[in-house]
Amino acid sequence: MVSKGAVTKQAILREGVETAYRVGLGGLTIGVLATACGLSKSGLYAHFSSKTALQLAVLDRARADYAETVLIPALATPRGEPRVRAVFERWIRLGLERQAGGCLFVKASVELDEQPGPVRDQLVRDHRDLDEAIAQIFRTGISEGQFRSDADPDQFAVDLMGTMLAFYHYHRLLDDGAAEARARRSFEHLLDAVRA
Amino acid sequence: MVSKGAVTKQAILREGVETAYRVGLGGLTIGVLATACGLSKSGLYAHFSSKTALQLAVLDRARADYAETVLIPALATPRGEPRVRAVFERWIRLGLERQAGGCLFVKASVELDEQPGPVRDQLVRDHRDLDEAIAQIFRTGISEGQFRSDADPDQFAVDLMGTMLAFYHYHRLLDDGAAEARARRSFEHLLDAVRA
DNA sequence: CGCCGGGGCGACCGATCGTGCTATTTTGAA
DNA sequence: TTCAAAATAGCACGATCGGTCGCCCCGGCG
Repeated sequence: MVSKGAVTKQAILREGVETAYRVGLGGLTIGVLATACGLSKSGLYAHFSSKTALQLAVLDRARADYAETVLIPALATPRGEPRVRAVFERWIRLGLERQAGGCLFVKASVELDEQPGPVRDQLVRDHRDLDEAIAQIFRTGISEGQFRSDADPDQFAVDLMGTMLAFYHYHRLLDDGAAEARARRSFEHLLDAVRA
Repeated sequence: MVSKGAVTKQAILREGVETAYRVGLGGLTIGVLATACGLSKSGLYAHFSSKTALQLAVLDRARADYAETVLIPALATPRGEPRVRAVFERWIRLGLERQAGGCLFVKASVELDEQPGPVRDQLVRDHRDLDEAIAQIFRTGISEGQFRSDADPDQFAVDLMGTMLAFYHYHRLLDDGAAEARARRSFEHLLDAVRA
């Protein structure tokens, strides 16, 4: 049996992710989030022991969303290039649909990169995990013989991240309709350079 | 003769850029900035008609810093690849020294990409200008015959931006010592692909 | 029936926000 | 030296921030 409180908490987190996606984790305000959920300020606050805990919970939810939407389905595709492509495709789609998840991490990372604290620490961990996951997916492509054996998985992860960062940047800030096409070209270019 | 007010205003802007570089443009607080400048809140406020005006002024100062540190010196180097390299080198150095300027634009862009208003509008203009400037610098390399005539200057600008975004990301958030080396490899890779 | 506990509300706290208004000090030219 | 103008301080305002408190409402259990 799911308690009523847990249901409310999930609704708060869902709304929290979407709000933070617009105003950032720091801009996430308890009062605004509460009215957005149809709750009173104290009613919402009772679910979390502090604002920091709320931020961490929102971040955790966003991470779970990203894994569920991008990484896990990608791991169900064949190893090597198809899997790398699956990650890219789903990642791009996440950005196009202006959904949260990937976006929130970029936002929070830039927001907190100079502000120490538990939220930043968690962000660093999550980012390292994602980096390692991409490098690992790339490595399977090497062991399958699809990618050059002297290719650097970490370099590929950084380059892919750069492509995605640029995509989000041009798509969201500049509303550049060509952003997706350019990101695809960059991605193909990356693949061309590492194929065996 | 420079009036005293102008001197103070410049000091405020200098401090404002450095503060915004840490906490973002939205996190820039008049009270905190005032005490950081050794002024009273109203004393500082008198120099600007509103907080938005202050943010715009800070942004303008950052843009001037970036142009002075990166673009203008680069334009003094020979056209083509050396000029592109000069931009890259100075840009990287800006990030390594953790100075403001280029960094502030990334931060503000991500912060405000979903929050309409005059500050965001200015950011979009500045970003488009920078994009166009890079593409133009690249074009001189084409007309000099150093780069392939079928290379896409806009694509190069996006790719370079992606490389720099990834560099800032890994360097500042993850404090990754290899960030610079990876950025350099990405850059060389970009150049290899467009050279005639 | 009474009781009990989780879930939520409303009022409230001290601090700080951006922003005006009015003094007061400082400055630079006459 | 005098004096207007420029620069800055003091103060107060309404709003909002994160956070705390006591109270109420309602469902399940004895």
